[in-house]
Amino acid sequence: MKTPIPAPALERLCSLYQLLCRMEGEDLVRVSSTELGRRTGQPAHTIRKDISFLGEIGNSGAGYEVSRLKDHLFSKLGLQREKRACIVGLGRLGSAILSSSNIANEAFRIVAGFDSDVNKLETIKTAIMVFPSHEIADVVRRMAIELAIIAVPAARAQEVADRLAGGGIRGILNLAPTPVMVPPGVFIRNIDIAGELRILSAMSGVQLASQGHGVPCPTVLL
Amino acid sequence: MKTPIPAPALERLCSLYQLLCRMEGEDLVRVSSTELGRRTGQPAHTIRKDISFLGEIGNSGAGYEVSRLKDHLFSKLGLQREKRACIVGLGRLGSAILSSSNIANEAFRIVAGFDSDVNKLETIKTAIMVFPSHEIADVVRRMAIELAIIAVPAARAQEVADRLAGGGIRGILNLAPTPVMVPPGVFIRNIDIAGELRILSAMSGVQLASQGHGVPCPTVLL
DNA sequence: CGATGTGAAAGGTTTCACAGCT
DNA sequence: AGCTGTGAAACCTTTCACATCG
Repeated sequence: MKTPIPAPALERLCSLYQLLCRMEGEDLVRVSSTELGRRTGQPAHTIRKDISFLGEIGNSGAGYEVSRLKDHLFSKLGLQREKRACIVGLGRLGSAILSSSNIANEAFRIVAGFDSDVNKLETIKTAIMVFPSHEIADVVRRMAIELAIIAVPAARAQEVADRLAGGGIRGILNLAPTPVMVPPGVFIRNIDIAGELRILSAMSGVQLASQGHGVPCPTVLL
Repeated sequence: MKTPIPAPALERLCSLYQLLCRMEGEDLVRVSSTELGRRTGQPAHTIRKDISFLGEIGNSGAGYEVSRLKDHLFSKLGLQREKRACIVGLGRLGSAILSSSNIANEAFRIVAGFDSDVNKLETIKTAIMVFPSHEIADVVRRMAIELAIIAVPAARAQEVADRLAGGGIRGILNLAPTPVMVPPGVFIRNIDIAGELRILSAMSGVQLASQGHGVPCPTVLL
Protein backbone atom coordinates (compact mmCIF):
# COMPACT_ATOMS: atom_id res chain seq x y z
CA MET A 1 0.00 0.00 0.00
CA LYS A 2 3.06 2.24 0.00
CA THR A 3 3.38 2.51 -3.74
CA PRO A 4 0.59 4.13 -5.66
CA ILE A 5 -0.85 1.64 -8.12
CA PRO A 6 -1.56 2.59 -11.73
CA ALA A 7 -5.27 2.27 -12.43
CA PRO A 8 -4.80 -0.06 -15.41
CA ALA A 9 -2.71 -2.36 -13.25
CA LEU A 10 -5.44 -2.42 -10.62
CA GLU A 11 -7.98 -3.45 -13.22
CA ARG A 12 -5.77 -6.25 -14.45
CA LEU A 13 -5.23 -7.40 -10.89
CA CYS A 14 -8.96 -7.70 -10.41
CA SER A 15 -9.16 -9.92 -13.48
CA LEU A 16 -6.25 -11.89 -12.16
CA TYR A 17 -8.07 -12.43 -8.91
CA GLN A 18 -11.00 -13.91 -10.76
CA LEU A 19 -8.71 -16.16 -12.73
CA LEU A 20 -7.05 -17.40 -9.56
CA CYS A 21 -10.44 -18.22 -8.07
CA ARG A 22 -11.16 -20.39 -11.09
CA MET A 23 -7.73 -22.03 -10.96
CA GLU A 24 -8.18 -22.85 -7.31
CA GLY A 25 -11.40 -24.61 -8.30
CA GLU A 26 -9.40 -26.63 -10.81
CA ASP A 27 -7.10 -27.76 -8.00
CA LEU A 28 -4.03 -26.11 -9.42
CA VAL A 29 -1.51 -25.33 -6.70
CA ARG A 30 1.42 -23.63 -8.37
CA VAL A 31 1.51 -21.32 -11.35
CA SER A 32 4.15 -19.24 -13.09
CA SER A 33 3.78 -15.73 -14.43
CA THR A 34 4.23 -17.20 -17.89
CA GLU A 35 1.21 -19.44 -17.42
CA LEU A 36 -0.85 -16.61 -15.92
CA GLY A 37 0.13 -14.53 -18.91
CA ARG A 38 -1.06 -17.19 -21.29
CA ARG A 39 -4.43 -17.38 -19.57
CA THR A 40 -5.02 -13.64 -19.34
CA GLY A 41 -3.58 -12.64 -22.67
CA GLN A 42 -0.91 -10.44 -21.15
CA PRO A 43 2.85 -10.76 -21.31
CA ALA A 44 4.46 -12.41 -18.30
CA HIS A 45 6.40 -9.32 -17.26
CA THR A 46 3.19 -7.33 -17.00
CA ILE A 47 1.79 -9.95 -14.65
CA ARG A 48 4.90 -9.82 -12.48
CA LYS A 49 4.99 -6.05 -12.45
CA ASP A 50 1.35 -5.80 -11.51
CA ILE A 51 1.76 -8.25 -8.68
CA SER A 52 4.84 -6.46 -7.44
CA PHE A 53 2.83 -3.25 -7.01
CA LEU A 54 1.16 -4.99 -4.09
CA GLY A 55 4.43 -6.10 -2.54
CA GLU A 56 6.39 -9.31 -2.68
CA ILE A 57 4.70 -12.66 -2.49
CA GLY A 58 6.05 -15.31 -4.83
CA ASN A 59 8.76 -17.72 -3.88
CA SER A 60 11.30 -16.05 -6.07
CA GLY A 61 12.31 -18.75 -8.45
CA ALA A 62 9.45 -21.19 -8.29
CA GLY A 63 6.28 -19.45 -9.39
CA TYR A 64 3.31 -18.55 -7.22
CA GLU A 65 1.22 -20.66 -4.94
CA VAL A 66 -2.28 -20.21 -6.32
CA SER A 67 -4.21 -19.96 -3.08
CA ARG A 68 -1.59 -17.81 -1.43
CA LEU A 69 -1.52 -15.35 -4.29
CA LYS A 70 -5.29 -15.32 -4.39
CA ASP A 71 -5.54 -14.50 -0.71
CA HIS A 72 -2.86 -11.88 -1.14
CA LEU A 73 -4.86 -10.09 -3.84
CA PHE A 74 -8.05 -10.61 -1.89
CA SER A 75 -6.77 -8.64 1.05
CA LYS A 76 -4.58 -6.12 -0.73
CA LEU A 77 -7.36 -5.19 -3.13
CA GLY A 78 -9.67 -4.61 -0.22
CA LEU A 79 -12.10 -7.26 -1.35
CA GLN A 80 -11.90 -8.77 2.11
CA ARG A 81 -14.53 -6.47 3.47
CA GLU A 82 -17.76 -7.27 1.66
CA LYS A 83 -19.27 -4.00 0.54
CA ARG A 84 -22.95 -3.23 0.43
CA ALA A 85 -24.26 -2.24 -2.97
CA CYS A 86 -27.55 -1.09 -4.43
CA ILE A 87 -29.07 -0.96 -7.87
CA VAL A 88 -31.11 1.92 -9.19
CA GLY A 89 -33.54 1.09 -11.95
CA LEU A 90 -35.31 -2.25 -11.88
CA GLY A 91 -36.19 -2.47 -15.54
CA ARG A 92 -35.06 -5.28 -17.77
CA LEU A 93 -31.36 -4.51 -17.52
CA GLY A 94 -31.45 -3.82 -13.80
CA SER A 95 -33.28 -7.00 -12.91
CA ALA A 96 -31.13 -9.04 -15.24
CA ILE A 97 -28.06 -7.87 -13.36
CA LEU A 98 -29.77 -8.43 -10.06
CA SER A 99 -30.57 -12.02 -10.85
CA SER A 100 -27.09 -12.79 -12.05
CA SER A 101 -25.01 -10.81 -9.58
CA ASN A 102 -26.36 -11.79 -6.25
CA ILE A 103 -25.13 -15.32 -6.45
CA ALA A 104 -21.88 -16.19 -4.77
CA ASN A 105 -20.16 -12.90 -4.80
CA GLU A 106 -17.31 -12.24 -2.51
CA ALA A 107 -16.59 -8.57 -2.95
CA PHE A 108 -20.00 -6.98 -2.64
CA ARG A 109 -23.59 -7.79 -1.93
CA ILE A 110 -26.60 -6.07 -3.42
CA VAL A 111 -28.84 -5.16 -0.51
CA ALA A 112 -31.27 -2.65 -1.95
CA GLY A 113 -33.02 -1.66 -5.15
CA PHE A 114 -34.70 1.54 -6.26
CA ASP A 115 -37.21 2.40 -8.94
CA SER A 116 -39.36 5.40 -9.62
CA ASP A 117 -42.25 3.23 -10.75
CA VAL A 118 -44.24 2.32 -7.66
CA ASN A 119 -46.11 -0.44 -9.44
CA LYS A 120 -42.85 -2.13 -10.24
CA LEU A 121 -41.82 -1.99 -6.60
CA GLU A 122 -44.94 -3.87 -5.63
CA THR A 123 -44.82 -6.54 -8.28
CA ILE A 124 -41.12 -7.28 -8.40
CA LYS A 125 -39.99 -10.60 -7.03
CA THR A 126 -36.68 -10.31 -5.28
CA ALA A 127 -35.04 -10.98 -1.97
CA ILE A 128 -33.59 -7.50 -1.60
CA MET A 129 -35.36 -4.49 -0.16
CA VAL A 130 -36.86 -2.11 -2.69
CA PHE A 131 -37.59 1.59 -2.32
CA PRO A 132 -38.92 4.45 -4.41
CA SER A 133 -36.19 6.54 -6.02
CA HIS A 134 -36.79 9.66 -4.01
CA GLU A 135 -35.53 7.85 -0.93
CA ILE A 136 -32.12 7.09 -2.46
CA ALA A 137 -30.02 9.49 -0.37
CA ASP A 138 -31.74 8.49 2.87
CA VAL A 139 -31.52 4.77 2.34
CA VAL A 140 -27.92 4.84 1.10
CA ARG A 141 -26.90 6.68 4.22
CA ARG A 142 -29.01 4.63 6.62
CA MET A 143 -27.91 1.25 5.25
CA ALA A 144 -24.28 2.37 4.81
CA ILE A 145 -24.31 1.42 1.13
CA GLU A 146 -20.97 2.06 -0.56
CA LEU A 147 -21.48 1.06 -4.19
CA ALA A 148 -24.25 1.58 -6.71
CA ILE A 149 -25.27 0.47 -10.17
CA ILE A 150 -27.27 2.90 -12.26
CA ALA A 151 -29.58 1.22 -14.78
CA VAL A 152 -32.07 3.94 -15.62
CA PRO A 153 -32.80 5.84 -18.84
CA ALA A 154 -30.23 8.44 -19.92
CA ALA A 155 -32.42 11.36 -19.00
CA ARG A 156 -32.53 10.41 -15.35
CA ALA A 157 -28.98 9.17 -14.82
CA GLN A 158 -27.40 12.41 -13.64
CA GLU A 159 -30.17 13.09 -11.17
CA VAL A 160 -29.79 9.59 -9.73
CA ALA A 161 -26.03 10.05 -9.46
CA ASP A 162 -26.54 13.29 -7.58
CA ARG A 163 -28.83 11.59 -5.08
CA LEU A 164 -26.40 8.73 -4.59
CA ALA A 165 -23.60 11.19 -4.00
CA GLY A 166 -25.82 13.04 -1.60
CA GLY A 167 -26.18 9.85 0.40
CA GLY A 168 -22.41 9.45 0.63
CA ILE A 169 -21.87 6.70 -1.95
CA ARG A 170 -18.24 5.72 -2.61
CA GLY A 171 -18.42 4.28 -6.13
CA ILE A 172 -20.90 4.23 -9.01
CA LEU A 173 -21.15 1.94 -12.02
CA ASN A 174 -23.23 3.87 -14.52
CA LEU A 175 -24.79 1.76 -17.26
CA ALA A 176 -27.00 4.49 -18.67
CA PRO A 177 -26.12 5.57 -22.21
CA THR A 178 -24.75 8.92 -21.09
CA PRO A 179 -21.86 9.71 -18.80
CA VAL A 180 -22.58 11.21 -15.40
CA MET A 181 -20.38 13.41 -13.29
CA VAL A 182 -19.73 13.02 -9.62
CA PRO A 183 -18.08 15.08 -6.92
CA PRO A 184 -14.46 14.34 -6.02
CA GLY A 185 -14.11 11.36 -3.73
CA VAL A 186 -16.70 9.29 -5.58
CA PHE A 187 -15.34 6.76 -8.06
CA ILE A 188 -17.25 6.48 -11.28
CA ARG A 189 -17.23 4.03 -14.15
CA ASN A 190 -19.39 4.94 -17.08
CA ILE A 191 -20.17 1.93 -19.20
CA ASP A 192 -22.49 2.34 -22.10
CA ILE A 193 -23.15 -0.97 -23.76
CA ALA A 194 -24.45 0.49 -26.99
CA GLY A 195 -21.60 2.97 -26.89
CA GLU A 196 -19.14 0.10 -26.60
CA LEU A 197 -20.48 -1.36 -29.80
CA ARG A 198 -20.08 2.02 -31.42
CA ILE A 199 -16.45 2.09 -30.32
CA LEU A 200 -15.91 -1.34 -31.83
CA SER A 201 -17.50 -0.14 -34.98
CA ALA A 202 -15.16 2.84 -35.08
CA MET A 203 -12.07 0.81 -34.17
CA SER A 204 -12.63 -1.53 -37.05
CA GLY A 205 -12.75 1.36 -39.48
CA VAL A 206 -9.98 3.66 -38.29
CA GLN A 207 -6.26 3.24 -38.04
CA LEU A 208 -5.26 3.00 -34.40
CA ALA A 209 -2.02 4.12 -32.79
CA SER A 210 -1.79 1.01 -30.64
CA GLN A 211 -4.14 -1.78 -29.82
CA GLY A 212 -2.91 -3.08 -26.53
CA HIS A 213 -4.77 -2.26 -23.36
CA GLY A 214 -6.68 -5.09 -21.85
CA VAL A 215 -7.02 -6.75 -25.15
CA PRO A 216 -6.21 -10.36 -24.72
CA CYS A 217 -3.60 -11.70 -26.99
CA PRO A 218 -3.78 -14.45 -29.43
CA THR A 219 -2.98 -17.95 -28.45
CA VAL A 220 -4.79 -18.75 -31.52
CA LEU A 221 -4.64 -21.89 -33.36
CA LEU A 222 -7.57 -23.30 -35.16
CA MET B 1 -5.47 7.26 -43.31
CA LYS B 2 -2.68 9.48 -42.13
CA THR B 3 -2.43 9.97 -38.40
CA PRO B 4 -2.87 6.96 -36.19
CA ILE B 5 -5.36 7.78 -33.43
CA PRO B 6 -4.69 6.77 -29.82
CA ALA B 7 -7.35 4.33 -28.65
CA PRO B 8 -8.34 6.43 -25.63
CA ALA B 9 -8.89 9.41 -27.90
CA LEU B 10 -11.08 7.33 -30.17
CA GLU B 11 -13.21 6.31 -27.23
CA ARG B 12 -13.63 9.88 -26.11
CA LEU B 13 -14.56 10.89 -29.64
CA CYS B 14 -17.36 8.34 -29.64
CA SER B 15 -18.71 9.87 -26.45
CA LEU B 16 -18.35 13.27 -27.98
CA TYR B 17 -20.36 12.14 -30.96
CA GLN B 18 -23.20 11.10 -28.67
CA LEU B 19 -23.05 14.41 -26.86
CA LEU B 20 -23.23 16.31 -30.15
CA CYS B 21 -26.30 14.32 -31.16
CA ARG B 22 -27.97 15.42 -27.96
CA MET B 23 -26.88 19.03 -28.42
CA GLU B 24 -28.24 19.07 -31.92
CA GLY B 25 -31.55 17.97 -30.45
CA GLU B 26 -31.38 20.92 -28.08
CA ASP B 27 -31.01 23.25 -31.08
CA LEU B 28 -27.55 24.42 -30.14
CA VAL B 29 -25.64 25.60 -33.19
CA ARG B 30 -22.21 26.68 -32.00
CA VAL B 31 -20.08 25.33 -29.20
CA SER B 32 -16.57 25.96 -27.91
CA SER B 33 -14.10 23.34 -26.75
CA THR B 34 -14.43 24.83 -23.27
CA GLU B 35 -18.15 24.14 -23.24
CA LEU B 36 -17.67 20.63 -24.64
CA GLY B 37 -15.11 20.07 -21.92
CA ARG B 38 -17.55 21.12 -19.26
CA ARG B 39 -20.19 18.71 -20.54
CA THR B 40 -17.88 15.74 -20.91
CA GLY B 41 -15.76 16.29 -17.83
CA GLN B 42 -12.55 16.65 -19.80
CA PRO B 43 -10.22 19.61 -20.10
CA ALA B 44 -10.73 21.76 -23.17
CA HIS B 45 -7.32 21.02 -24.63
CA THR B 46 -8.06 17.30 -24.61
CA ILE B 47 -11.18 17.95 -26.63
CA ARG B 48 -9.28 20.04 -29.13
CA LYS B 49 -6.47 17.51 -29.42
CA ASP B 50 -8.87 14.63 -29.90
CA ILE B 51 -10.73 16.47 -32.61
CA SER B 52 -7.51 17.42 -34.33
CA PHE B 53 -6.58 13.74 -34.69
CA LEU B 54 -9.33 13.57 -37.27
CA GLY B 55 -8.12 16.62 -39.17
CA GLU B 56 -9.12 20.25 -39.10
CA ILE B 57 -12.70 21.28 -38.87
CA GLY B 58 -13.42 24.21 -36.55
CA ASN B 59 -13.48 27.81 -37.65
CA SER B 60 -10.32 28.69 -35.83
CA GLY B 61 -11.43 31.43 -33.52
CA ALA B 62 -15.14 30.91 -33.24
CA GLY B 63 -15.78 27.46 -31.83
CA TYR B 64 -17.36 24.56 -33.66
CA GLU B 65 -20.59 24.34 -35.52
CA VAL B 66 -22.45 21.54 -33.78
CA SER B 67 -23.97 19.79 -36.75
CA ARG B 68 -20.85 20.18 -38.85
CA LEU B 69 -18.65 18.69 -36.15
CA LYS B 70 -21.17 15.91 -35.60
CA ASP B 71 -21.20 14.99 -39.26
CA HIS B 72 -17.42 15.17 -39.32
CA LEU B 73 -17.14 12.64 -36.50
CA PHE B 74 -19.89 10.56 -38.01
CA SER B 75 -17.98 10.00 -41.21
CA LYS B 76 -14.44 9.98 -39.84
CA LEU B 77 -15.34 7.42 -37.19
CA GLY B 78 -16.83 5.20 -39.82
CA LEU B 79 -20.28 5.27 -38.25
CA GLN B 80 -21.65 6.25 -41.61
CA ARG B 81 -21.94 2.71 -42.75
CA GLU B 82 -24.48 0.96 -40.52
CA LYS B 83 -22.95 -2.32 -39.43
CA ARG B 84 -24.83 -5.54 -38.91
CA ALA B 85 -24.57 -7.01 -35.42
CA CYS B 86 -25.73 -10.11 -33.63
CA ILE B 87 -26.22 -11.15 -30.06
CA VAL B 88 -25.30 -14.54 -28.66
CA GLY B 89 -27.18 -15.62 -25.56
CA LEU B 90 -30.82 -14.68 -25.24
CA GLY B 91 -31.10 -14.97 -21.48
CA ARG B 92 -32.14 -12.12 -19.26
CA LEU B 93 -29.14 -9.95 -20.01
CA GLY B 94 -29.17 -10.66 -23.73
CA SER B 95 -32.83 -9.92 -24.20
CA ALA B 96 -32.60 -6.80 -22.03
CA ILE B 97 -29.94 -5.46 -24.35
CA LEU B 98 -31.90 -6.51 -27.37
CA SER B 99 -35.00 -4.64 -26.27
CA SER B 100 -33.07 -1.47 -25.49
CA SER B 101 -30.55 -1.42 -28.31
CA ASN B 102 -32.60 -1.89 -31.39
CA ILE B 103 -34.32 1.43 -31.11
CA ALA B 104 -32.98 4.33 -33.13
CA ASN B 105 -29.43 3.32 -33.55
CA GLU B 106 -27.28 4.88 -36.17
CA ALA B 107 -24.07 2.94 -36.03
CA PHE B 108 -25.21 -0.66 -36.00
CA ARG B 109 -28.30 -2.79 -36.20
CA ILE B 110 -28.87 -6.09 -34.47
CA VAL B 111 -30.07 -8.50 -37.11
CA ALA B 112 -29.67 -11.93 -35.54
CA GLY B 113 -29.71 -13.73 -32.23
CA PHE B 114 -28.35 -17.07 -31.10
CA ASP B 115 -29.03 -19.35 -28.18
CA SER B 116 -28.19 -22.94 -27.42
CA ASP B 117 -31.55 -23.55 -25.80
CA VAL B 118 -33.92 -24.55 -28.57
CA ASN B 119 -36.97 -23.99 -26.40
CA LYS B 120 -35.94 -20.38 -25.92
CA LEU B 121 -35.63 -19.93 -29.65
CA GLU B 122 -39.21 -21.02 -30.10
CA THR B 123 -40.75 -18.98 -27.34
CA ILE B 124 -38.81 -15.74 -27.66
CA LYS B 125 -40.66 -12.73 -28.95
CA THR B 126 -38.47 -10.59 -31.12
CA ALA B 127 -38.30 -9.08 -34.57
CA ILE B 128 -34.82 -10.37 -35.30
CA MET B 129 -33.98 -13.79 -36.70
CA VAL B 130 -32.91 -16.38 -34.16
CA PHE B 131 -30.73 -19.44 -34.65
CA PRO B 132 -29.26 -22.24 -32.58
CA SER B 133 -25.69 -21.55 -31.44
CA HIS B 134 -24.06 -24.21 -33.54
CA GLU B 135 -24.92 -22.23 -36.64
CA ILE B 136 -23.03 -19.12 -35.51
CA ALA B 137 -20.14 -19.30 -37.96
CA ASP B 138 -22.41 -20.07 -40.91
CA VAL B 139 -24.94 -17.35 -40.20
CA VAL B 140 -22.33 -14.70 -39.43
CA ARG B 141 -20.69 -15.36 -42.75
CA ARG B 142 -23.90 -15.64 -44.74
CA MET B 143 -25.48 -12.48 -43.31
CA ALA B 144 -22.18 -10.54 -43.41
CA ILE B 145 -22.43 -9.73 -39.71
CA GLU B 146 -19.52 -7.62 -38.49
CA LEU B 147 -20.13 -7.13 -34.76
CA ALA B 148 -21.30 -9.40 -31.95
CA ILE B 149 -22.34 -9.21 -28.33
CA ILE B 150 -21.64 -12.23 -26.15
CA ALA B 151 -24.10 -12.64 -23.27
CA VAL B 152 -23.66 -16.28 -22.30
CA PRO B 153 -22.36 -17.92 -19.12
CA ALA B 154 -18.61 -17.72 -18.52
CA ALA B 155 -18.02 -21.36 -19.32
CA ARG B 156 -19.26 -20.99 -22.87
CA ALA B 157 -17.87 -17.57 -23.77
CA GLN B 158 -14.59 -18.67 -25.31
CA GLU B 159 -16.25 -21.30 -27.45
CA VAL B 160 -18.73 -18.73 -28.72
CA ALA B 161 -15.93 -16.28 -29.48
CA ASP B 162 -14.13 -18.96 -31.48
CA ARG B 163 -17.21 -19.62 -33.57
CA LEU B 164 -17.75 -15.92 -34.18
CA ALA B 165 -14.14 -15.56 -35.26
CA GLY B 166 -14.56 -18.58 -37.48
CA GLY B 167 -17.40 -16.78 -39.23
CA GLY B 168 -15.21 -13.75 -39.89
CA ILE B 169 -16.53 -11.37 -37.25
CA ARG B 170 -14.75 -8.00 -36.98
CA GLY B 171 -15.50 -6.98 -33.39
CA ILE B 172 -16.82 -8.61 -30.23
CA LEU B 173 -18.28 -7.08 -27.10
CA ASN B 174 -17.95 -9.79 -24.47
CA LEU B 175 -20.21 -9.36 -21.45
CA ALA B 176 -19.49 -12.74 -19.92
CA PRO B 177 -17.67 -12.64 -16.59
CA THR B 178 -14.44 -13.96 -18.06
CA PRO B 179 -12.21 -12.50 -20.74
CA VAL B 180 -12.03 -14.23 -24.10
CA MET B 181 -9.22 -14.24 -26.61
CA VAL B 182 -9.52 -13.67 -30.30
CA PRO B 183 -7.26 -13.98 -33.31
CA PRO B 184 -5.50 -10.88 -34.63
CA GLY B 185 -7.73 -8.71 -36.73
CA VAL B 186 -10.73 -9.13 -34.46
CA PHE B 187 -11.37 -6.29 -32.02
CA ILE B 188 -12.45 -7.35 -28.57
CA ARG B 189 -13.86 -5.52 -25.59
CA ASN B 190 -14.29 -7.57 -22.46
CA ILE B 191 -16.77 -5.98 -20.09
CA ASP B 192 -17.66 -7.82 -16.95
CA ILE B 193 -20.33 -5.95 -15.06
CA ALA B 194 -19.74 -7.71 -11.76
CA GLY B 195 -16.03 -7.30 -12.35
CA GLU B 196 -16.49 -3.57 -12.81
CA LEU B 197 -18.09 -3.39 -9.40
CA ARG B 198 -15.15 -5.29 -8.00
CA ILE B 199 -12.80 -2.75 -9.55
CA LEU B 200 -14.77 0.06 -7.94
CA SER B 201 -14.58 -1.76 -4.68
CA ALA B 202 -10.82 -2.05 -5.01
CA MET B 203 -10.36 1.53 -6.19
CA SER B 204 -12.08 2.86 -3.13
CA GLY B 205 -9.76 0.93 -0.88
CA VAL B 206 -6.35 1.29 -2.50
CA GLN B 207 -4.13 4.25 -3.17
CA LEU B 208 -4.09 4.97 -6.87
CA ALA B 209 -1.26 6.47 -8.91
CA SER B 210 -3.57 8.71 -10.85
CA GLN B 211 -7.28 8.99 -10.68
CA GLY B 212 -9.50 10.56 -13.20
CA HIS B 213 -9.63 14.27 -12.99
CA GLY B 214 -12.41 14.28 -10.43
CA VAL B 215 -15.31 14.32 -12.82
CA PRO B 216 -14.44 12.39 -15.93
CA CYS B 217 -16.53 10.23 -18.11
CA PRO B 218 -14.69 7.92 -20.42
CA THR B 219 -16.13 4.55 -21.08
CA VAL B 220 -13.76 2.10 -19.94
CA LEU B 221 -14.33 0.63 -22.34
CA LEU B 222 -12.77 -2.55 -21.41
C1' DC C 1 -9.86 39.53 -26.77
C1' DG C 2 -11.39 34.60 -27.13
C1' DA C 3 -11.13 30.81 -29.92
C1' DT C 4 -8.68 26.75 -32.53
C1' DG C 5 -4.65 23.75 -33.83
C1' DT C 6 -0.21 21.88 -32.85
C1' DG C 7 4.76 21.09 -31.81
C1' DA C 8 7.08 20.17 -27.73
C1' DA C 9 7.39 19.16 -22.78
C1' DA C 10 5.61 16.49 -19.01
C1' DG C 11 3.70 12.63 -17.05
C1' DG C 12 2.44 7.85 -16.57
C1' DT C 13 2.50 3.01 -18.13
C1' DT C 14 4.55 -0.77 -20.29
C1' DT C 15 8.51 -3.23 -21.71
C1' DC C 16 13.15 -4.61 -21.16
C1' DA C 17 17.21 -6.54 -18.97
C1' DC C 18 19.32 -8.51 -15.48
C1' DA C 19 20.34 -9.64 -10.50
C1' DG C 20 19.14 -13.11 -7.39
C1' DC C 21 16.77 -17.23 -5.98
C1' DT C 22 15.24 -22.46 -6.45
C1' DA D 1 17.51 -24.59 -16.62
C1' DG D 2 13.48 -21.64 -15.15
C1' DC D 3 11.52 -18.37 -12.21
C1' DT D 4 10.56 -13.77 -9.59
C1' DG D 5 11.32 -8.83 -8.57
C1' DT D 6 12.80 -4.37 -10.04
C1' DG D 7 15.38 -0.29 -11.65
C1' DA D 8 15.70 1.89 -15.98
C1' DA D 9 14.62 2.51 -20.81
C1' DA D 10 11.10 2.88 -24.24
C1' DC D 11 6.70 4.04 -25.36
C1' DC D 12 2.33 6.33 -25.49
C1' DT D 13 -0.82 9.78 -23.88
C1' DT D 14 -1.89 14.02 -21.88
C1' DT D 15 -0.83 18.68 -20.87
C1' DC D 16 1.15 22.97 -21.90
C1' DA D 17 2.45 27.11 -24.57
C1' DC D 18 2.02 29.70 -28.22
C1' DA D 19 1.26 30.85 -33.19
C1' DT D 20 -2.74 31.95 -35.74
C1' DC D 21 -7.24 33.20 -37.01
C1' DG D 22 -11.97 35.72 -36.57
